[in-house]
Amino acid sequence: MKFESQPSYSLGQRTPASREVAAGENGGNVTLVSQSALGAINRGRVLQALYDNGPKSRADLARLAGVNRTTITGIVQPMIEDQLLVEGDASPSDVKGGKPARPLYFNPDAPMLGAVLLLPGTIQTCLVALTGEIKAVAKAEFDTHGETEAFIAVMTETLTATLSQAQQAPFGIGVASAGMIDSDNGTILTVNLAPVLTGLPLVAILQERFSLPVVIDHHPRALLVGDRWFGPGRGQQNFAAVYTGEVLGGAFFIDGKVYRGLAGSGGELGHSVVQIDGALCNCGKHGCWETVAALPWLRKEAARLSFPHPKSVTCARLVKEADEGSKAAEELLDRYTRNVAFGIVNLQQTLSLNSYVLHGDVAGGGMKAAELIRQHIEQLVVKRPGQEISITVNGIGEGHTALRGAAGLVLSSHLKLVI
Amino acid sequence: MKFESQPSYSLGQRTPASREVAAGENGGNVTLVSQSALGAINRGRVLQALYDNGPKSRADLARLAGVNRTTITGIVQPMIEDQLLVEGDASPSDVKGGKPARPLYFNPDAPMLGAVLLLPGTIQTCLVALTGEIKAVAKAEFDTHGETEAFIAVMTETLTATLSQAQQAPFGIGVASAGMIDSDNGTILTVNLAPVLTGLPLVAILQERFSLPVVIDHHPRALLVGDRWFGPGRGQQNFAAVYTGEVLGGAFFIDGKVYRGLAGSGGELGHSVVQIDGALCNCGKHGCWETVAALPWLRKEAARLSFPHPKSVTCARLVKEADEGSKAAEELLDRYTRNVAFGIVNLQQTLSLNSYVLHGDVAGGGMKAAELIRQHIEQLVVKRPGQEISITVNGIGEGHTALRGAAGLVLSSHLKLVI
DNA sequence: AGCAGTTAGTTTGTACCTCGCACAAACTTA
DNA sequence: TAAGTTTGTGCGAGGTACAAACTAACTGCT
Repeated sequence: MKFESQPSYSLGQRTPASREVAAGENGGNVTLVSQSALGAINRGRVLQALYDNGPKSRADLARLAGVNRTTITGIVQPMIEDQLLVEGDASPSDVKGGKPARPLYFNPDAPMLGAVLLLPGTIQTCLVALTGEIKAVAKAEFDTHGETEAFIAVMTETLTATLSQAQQAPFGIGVASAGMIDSDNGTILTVNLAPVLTGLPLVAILQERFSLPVVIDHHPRALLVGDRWFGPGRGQQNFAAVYTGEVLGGAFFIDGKVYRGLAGSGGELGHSVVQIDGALCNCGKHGCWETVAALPWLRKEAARLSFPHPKSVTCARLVKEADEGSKAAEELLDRYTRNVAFGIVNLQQTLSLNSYVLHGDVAGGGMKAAELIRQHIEQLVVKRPGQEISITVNGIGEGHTALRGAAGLVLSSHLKLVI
Repeated sequence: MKFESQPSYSLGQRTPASREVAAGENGGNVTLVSQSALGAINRGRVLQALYDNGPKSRADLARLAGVNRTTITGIVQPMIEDQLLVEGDASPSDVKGGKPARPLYFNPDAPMLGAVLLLPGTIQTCLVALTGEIKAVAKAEFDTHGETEAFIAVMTETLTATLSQAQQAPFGIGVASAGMIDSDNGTILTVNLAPVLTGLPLVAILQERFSLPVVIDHHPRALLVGDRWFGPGRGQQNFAAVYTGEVLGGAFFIDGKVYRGLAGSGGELGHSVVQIDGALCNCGKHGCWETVAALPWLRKEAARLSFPHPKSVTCARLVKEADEGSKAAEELLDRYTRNVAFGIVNLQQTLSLNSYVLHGDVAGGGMKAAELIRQHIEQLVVKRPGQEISITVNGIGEGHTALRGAAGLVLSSHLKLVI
């Protein structure tokens, strides 16, 4: 029998710029699941279930995962021997009768996670325990326009100071960085305001110096992962993290996985268009969400409305002044939160994640700002039956959230959540 | 050792409407991969690789999937015995020397796929071969406001007429339907203009009558799946299908999987906001993308600009008139495609899928419309290095694309692509 | 013609994983 | 004290992927 080359019902035509995938190049990313990978995957999933749900007995885990009890035993036993997990005291069973369950959880003395937050001009490092506790924080500054070698020296020194305080080698090092990051290759593409970092293969460098697994991702995605492991996103399978401030950004957790997009892009929400031919944006386009929902807009409006010290207006300040009875603050807050809502509305219409965690300036406004945003979204979104939209803030602790996120990056890659 | 209930670094607070997942309910969807499931998964992936890449030898498949040749043999041998696959003639090896490869591909006499396209008032059914060929098309009409029983009778009759022409039992039946669909539960939620379908558990009904696997999904998602299996999306891991017409819709293929969102929602792009406080939309909100990029807008503009027969203006007609030298048509076409571009720009900023397949009215404009849209997008999107955006049209054959999509739904579920 | 070299596909044995069954341990209830 | 219930653990069965070794088939050089 002879086959024709490739039966083609691709009736459409492609524009010239289209990628040539028809030749079957892209088919290369078909991957089968190997036997050994399966073990690693299931081990990771058990750990994640344990992490998401808190201390649980083997039997509970088996029920949760829908597998045999013996399977769980086989998975957790080596981990107990490795001192990663510990068996708790028999808890009085909630059901009547039966042998009491022995809950399992992470060993408080288990290795910690190294975390680095890299912003233009400053490095922050710390250790994060699996409980989310932050220890051994160190800070340093670097010359944003200096020599690469100098930066690496500062980074190494700071990180060494932090890591040396760990009882035992940490699981790995997670780096959250501002700017454009190629997380697949572990390099920093560009960071505005810090040209010294351009093109830096930071993962390779740190991996070599510390002989530990190193992962890097950009700031919003670190916030997302931090939420997933240590914050309001814990245990959730679908949610988004939204950052507002001088710029706007976002990151998505979709179907139990961090969405990274092609080459680590995606989530550049700030430059989605909410006002065709609207105000000019820093990016050179018009009507980006960033032109109406970031701090510059808020401060310009505050100036126009003759607020005192408009340059220092924040969401937190507006909430405070509104609570103190300022009508003007209340109105501006309402407009601000409405503008923020539009971006989330578009996200909701597109992906229907239903759950959003706010960071940055708007998170400073706390529950009140979140509730205002939620109400605006409710009014702006086309509602589906049974759909509830949840808005959460995670703004307390500021940099700590990002540091936990960096640590979470290590967890995510360590547990091989991706299949 | 005693564990605290659940260490909580969820510093944030939740708005009242938030779902209570913190209790660990949601953790229930942790699933381990069982050994037997692994076999099914890998079998599905091999078939998909074969499908996406055309006839391939065992050795090629092994290389493509990065597994041992023996593994491939073990997987395909039973399929050859089942007559699903056939071995082709030894093709002269492209490299010098060595035993010539025996390409494998789907048996032309393999079972076909049943497909149903359900629109208000009309049912269309057909058989789709694995090559994409369409056979045994049948059509029928039904009373949109009539009795449920009457509709079921028409549906059964039409489908029976089609299925009876198959040589052997098809793999399953796929249904593409207008309206809101709960694909998880296989029921039609609501269809505008066809109240008779409201709440109909169509999957259960058809499954019982025909004793075959039945899947249902809504129209845009069927187009997406049709593109993935039989159209320009073949072999791609990330792309979106965008439908324009009286309404706008979209569906996404993300990381090799159809994105379904929670309860099958997601992709309701038509009501994302591109013009804050813009024109009133049918949905009751303002400034939806639908208000500037759907046919009603186009026709209103055509009327305003005194086009002849403005009610029958389509993208195809504009392209034709522009080609014939009409400046007015060219200008309106430019504005129309620019408006369409905005929605895709927002999608691109959000998910960075980089590849879009157009359906519906705008697809009628062919390459020219696609190229215009691509150019507008290029101008409106914040470009990342190395990023190329591809716009493809798949408008020829109209209903046939949707029917192939319905068939593709069966393939997708049959091959257990979801893990 | 003959032999080395190369590639495709198969056979055989091994390692790994999950599952079901049986059983001991530990606790409640009557 | 006896029966019932639940937890956690050995052990063998079944299924899957992999590595090594083998046969088959073709090319090219001598």
